[in-house]
Amino acid sequence: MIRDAIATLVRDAAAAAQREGEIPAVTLPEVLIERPQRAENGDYSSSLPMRLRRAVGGQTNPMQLAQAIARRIDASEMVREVVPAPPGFINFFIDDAWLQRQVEQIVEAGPSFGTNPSGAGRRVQVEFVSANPVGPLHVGNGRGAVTGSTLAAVLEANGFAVEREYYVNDAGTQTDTFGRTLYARYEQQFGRDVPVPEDGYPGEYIVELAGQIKEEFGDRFRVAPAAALKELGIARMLDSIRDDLAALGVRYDRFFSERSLFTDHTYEKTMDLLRERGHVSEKEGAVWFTAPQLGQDRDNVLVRSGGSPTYFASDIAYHYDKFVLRAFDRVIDIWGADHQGHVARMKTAVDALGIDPERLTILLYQLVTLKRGQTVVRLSKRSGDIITMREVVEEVGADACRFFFLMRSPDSAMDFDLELAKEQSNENPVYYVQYAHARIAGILRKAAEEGIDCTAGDVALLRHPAELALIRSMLVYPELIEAAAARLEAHGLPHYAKQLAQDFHVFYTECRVVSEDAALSQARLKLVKAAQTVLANVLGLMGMSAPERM
RNA sequence: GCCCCCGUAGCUCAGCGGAGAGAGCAGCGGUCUUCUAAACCGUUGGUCGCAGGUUCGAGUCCUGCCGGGGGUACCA
Repeated sequence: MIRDAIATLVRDAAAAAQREGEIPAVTLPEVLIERPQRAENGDYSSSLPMRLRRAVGGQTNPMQLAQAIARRIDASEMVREVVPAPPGFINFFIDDAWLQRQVEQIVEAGPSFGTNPSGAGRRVQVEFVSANPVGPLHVGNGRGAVTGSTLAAVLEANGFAVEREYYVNDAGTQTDTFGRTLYARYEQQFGRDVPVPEDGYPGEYIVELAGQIKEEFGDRFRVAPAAALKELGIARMLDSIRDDLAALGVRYDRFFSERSLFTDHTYEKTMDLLRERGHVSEKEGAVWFTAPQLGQDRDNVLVRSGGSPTYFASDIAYHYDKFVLRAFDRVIDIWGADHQGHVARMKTAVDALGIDPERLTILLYQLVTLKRGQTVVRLSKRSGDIITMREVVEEVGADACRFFFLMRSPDSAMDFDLELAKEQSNENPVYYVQYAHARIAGILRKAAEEGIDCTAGDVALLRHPAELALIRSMLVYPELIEAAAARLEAHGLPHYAKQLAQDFHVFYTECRVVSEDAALSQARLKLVKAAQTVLANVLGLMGMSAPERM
C-alpha cells in the first residue's frame, strides 16, 4: 500500500538523520501519513516534524526537521518529489508514470483489487439482527442487517475468516407469549372466541399465520400439545425472516438456536464456570450475576425466582459457546441502541468467564425513523400496523435500502425517507453511483462493437487531469478497505463510491473514449476497465448490484 | 437522577489531533449532432450548540452547561 511505503520512507529517513546527528536521538513518534486536502500540498504528507518537536524539546524548528528528513528521501519510481513545507510538513508527490501504470495493476487484480491479507485467516464472528422470531423484521432490523453484512464483507476483504450468525431466541418468554397468541388466533380460525392474551401480540401477521396453519394442517393443533403449535409458528416466522433478509441481499452462515444451549448443556457448563469463579449469588429467591471486582456495580438476575433463566443468562452461555467452544478469535455483536444497557454487563460477563473482553466488540446502531417526505411513519411492533423491513425493501429496492443505511454513521439516529430513497433522480445518490457503472458498460459495449482491443494500450497516454484524478481516486480504495476494517465502520464505503463515481463522470464528460485516435482509445479503454473493476468491487462490498444498463 | 448517542451551510449529512472547514440536495446561471443529460461546469451559502481546558496545532481529545434521541425490569 502506498501509504505504508511512504511511512517507511519517512521512518527510515528520520532514523538516518538521527544516526547522522542532525536530529536528536529520541524515540520517534508513530509516523502517520495523511492525505492533504489541497492538491498543492501533494498526494500524501507527514506531520512527523511537528510531532517530533515535542520529543526533542521546544527549541528545534520543525521546518529544519522537515528539511533534514525530506533531504534523505530520494525520488523514486513512485515518489516524484518530496517537499518540506511550513510549518513542518513533509509533502509527497506521486509520479504520473507510476500512477498510469497502476491502471494495469488494477485491471490485472480484478475482483481482488483493494483486498489485503492482514487478517491472516483469523476467525471472526459477526452476529447481527438476531431479532426474536415472533414477528416480522422492522426497518431498524434492516439497518443492523446492512451494517452487519457489510462489515462481514469488509473483514473478509481484509483476510479474516468471517462467519455470519443470527442468534435465534427460541427459548425465552417472548416465544411463549407468541405461542399463546398464535393459539388464540388459531382457535379463532375455528370460530371459537378465544381472546388474545393481554400481553399478547396484536399484529395481523399472527392471524395470517394461524390461517395458513389451518389451511395446511386443519385442526391437528387443536388437540396437539400447545408447544407443537408454538414450534411450528416460530419455524414459520424464522423462514419468513430468512426470506426478508435474502431480499435485502443478506445471507448467514448459521442460525444459532438459543434452545440448543440448554439441550447440549452449554448453559449448565457456563453457569458452573461462573459459580466456580465466584460470580454467582442467591438472594430473594433468584440467582444473580455478581462481579463488583470487575466494575459491575449492580447485580443482575440470571435465574428468576420462578426458576426460569433470563435472556442475560443464556446470552452468557451463548458467548461461552462463541469464545470457548467455537474458539472465535474475535466476536462482533451488532445491536440496536435499545440494547445499550446490556453492553457493559455483557462485556463484564465475558470477562468473568475468564475471556479477554477485548475479543468482544459490541457495535450499537442508533434507531431509525421511517419517513415519507415530512411525515413520520411510526414503526411499532405492538401497534399491529407494522411497517416491515420487507415492505420497505419492496418499495425502494434492496440497493437503495443498503446504500441509505450505509451512508450514515451508526452513531447517528437516522431518518429513512421512503420518498427520497425511491426517487429516481439526481436527488438520489444510489443512481448516481450505479449510473457510472452503467455508463462504463455502455463504453465497453461500444468498444466491442468497434472491435477495439486494449491489451496493447499505452497507459502513458493518460495525461488528462480528469484521467489522473480518476486514477488517484481508484487508488484510495485499498486504503478505504483497510480503514473500514480497522475502525469497523462501513459508512465510508458509500461516500467513497460517490466520489469515485463523480471522478468517473467528470472523466466521461471530458474524455471521449472511443474516438478516431486509436492509440488513445485503447489507453482510455484500459482506464475504463480499471474504473469498472473498482466501482464493481465497492458496490459488491456494499452488497449492491452493478447494473450494465439503466 | 444515572448511562449511551447526536448537535457542522436552508435541508440531509461527511470530516484517522494537522495546512483558507467539505459533499449531496435545495437556490441561481450555463452545457446534449457524440460511448446513456439518472451527467457535467460555474455560483450563492458557516460564530462547527455554548463556555472553559489540554496541545506547536482542536470541528476532532478532556470537563461543565444547553438542546434532541435512546436506555435505565426477576422483557428481550
